[in-house]
Amino acid sequence: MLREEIAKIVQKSLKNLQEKEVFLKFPFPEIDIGHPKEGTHGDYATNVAFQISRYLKKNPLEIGETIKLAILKIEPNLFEKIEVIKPGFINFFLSPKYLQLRVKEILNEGERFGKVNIGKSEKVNLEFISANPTGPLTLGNGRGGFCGDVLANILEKSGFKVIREYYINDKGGQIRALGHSVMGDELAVYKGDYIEELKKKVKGDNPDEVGQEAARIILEEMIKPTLKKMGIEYDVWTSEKKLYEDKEVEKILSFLKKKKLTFEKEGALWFASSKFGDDKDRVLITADGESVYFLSDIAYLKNKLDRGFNKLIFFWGADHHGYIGRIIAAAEALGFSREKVKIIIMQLVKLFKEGKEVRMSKRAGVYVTLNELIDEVGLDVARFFFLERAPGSHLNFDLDLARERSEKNPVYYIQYAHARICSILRKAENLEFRNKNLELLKHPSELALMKELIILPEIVVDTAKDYQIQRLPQYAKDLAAFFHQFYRDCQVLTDNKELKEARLSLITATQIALKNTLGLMGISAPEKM
RNA sequence: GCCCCCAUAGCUCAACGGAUAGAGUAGUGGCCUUCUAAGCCAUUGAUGUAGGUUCGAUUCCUGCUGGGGGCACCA
Repeated sequence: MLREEIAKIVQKSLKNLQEKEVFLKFPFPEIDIGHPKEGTHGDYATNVAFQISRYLKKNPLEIGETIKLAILKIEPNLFEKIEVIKPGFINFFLSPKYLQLRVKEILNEGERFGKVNIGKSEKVNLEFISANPTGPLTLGNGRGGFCGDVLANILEKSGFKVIREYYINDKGGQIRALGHSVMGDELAVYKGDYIEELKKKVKGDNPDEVGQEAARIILEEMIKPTLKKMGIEYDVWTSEKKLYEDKEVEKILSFLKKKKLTFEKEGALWFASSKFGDDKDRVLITADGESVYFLSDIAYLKNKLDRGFNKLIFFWGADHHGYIGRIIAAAEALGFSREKVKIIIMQLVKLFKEGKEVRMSKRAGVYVTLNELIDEVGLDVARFFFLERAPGSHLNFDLDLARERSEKNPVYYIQYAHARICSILRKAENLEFRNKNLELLKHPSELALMKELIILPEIVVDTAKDYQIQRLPQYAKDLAAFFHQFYRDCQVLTDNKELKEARLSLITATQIALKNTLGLMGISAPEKM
């Protein structure tokens, strides 16, 4: 990747300068290569001169100039020029020749373009949604679902071996409550049309059994079809009930007891989670003899660890953040380092309808289901809408706006760029243009487009590292914008045969980048609009 | 009371501790006899408040204000 290459070049230049005793010895800082906001500040830039100025006791500007000369000795061709500016930034301007070379590479890579291998086939478990089978999936599940699915795509693109997993809480208090709701007795808590439907299908007088049968139907007939509609496929479904049936819960309990991590107090059995950084100890079995969720969660954790994952990632709603401490404590108690458990908290989704907030609650039977949403705005728009926001920011979903905007949504802006390219390529069907005359690509709009194309691998790496999925839709919009500007400035199908061939290569590379980016987001890349 | 998240343009959101804080949408004014106007160009408009850390803070730290979520032998 270019950014890392530049960092290495800078590092090497520093080493050379130290060896020649131009620079004193100092501890090497992490070389940070970024993209300046301002185009006149180059394509890449580094602040390394600031970082080392404290050791060298010299003006960063002066240091920058010295480094610049050292870099040019190592790498005279990659850059058109290198500038050292005002406070001490070193700005790199890529040479057209290099960019043209990269276009060729993109064409050769095709759908592999964007792939990197920082994962080195490490096994990662990504658990998301895992909504209780007590009702239809809601908008909040949509946020976690789409973000989880896309992060999985990104990790796969980064060379990780990813398992998408759904944990089914098909046992316990909420299932019994579902049973009561379907039976329609005074302990009913869930409401809604689907409960009325279930009343017709499931009969019985044991709330646990009724609840389990109802949960099975909800999972198979409501949740799974919605997931299919969402474009999400899971590799593994794990049932809580089965963890009990397979004695995994029993085993983990005796394991914890043997390790002396449990104790009895006031008739209940506790896990000493505070020994592993949790705020307080947690109950595993109540005084009534009932197992708590957390107990099977520990068994589930063990189940995952036994399957050889190096990293466990969870997508949870903000209402579960209080659960983080105990899960990490449990992982640690099982001998798994806490750094390998990553819990991503998605802030809650608020729904606005006709300017007013609609409080959503499965128990009150008030909500807009994901099904309805996707039917209304389409999968592409729904996905994009959820992916655009940072996980940490609250999401106000204005239903009227989403509906209204469906014709002017940013997702169309991106798809339109792709469709425009396809349209041009259809007209050039009989031409053999691949990788010809790329040296003719030097118009400012062509260069700008090429520079944007080549950063897709950087986007993938950054996102695989920090899980900030909104970077991807952002990139897609930027890339589309550079294409639309190119389209304005540069006629592809011109009378100049050589130039036409070069530009056809460029738009094919753009098509690849757009298609791969949309693919990562699970959004379609239409050939016509 | 304690803990977590958030506060940026009229609205919805971006911005590895960097340089002149970006988009979309809404407003205004332009551009289709030429590869798709679902597009392009111009223009109006913002970092809640008081400090601190440093060459540099929207970003990190502390207080305050205002929202959201969590603090069960619930899930």
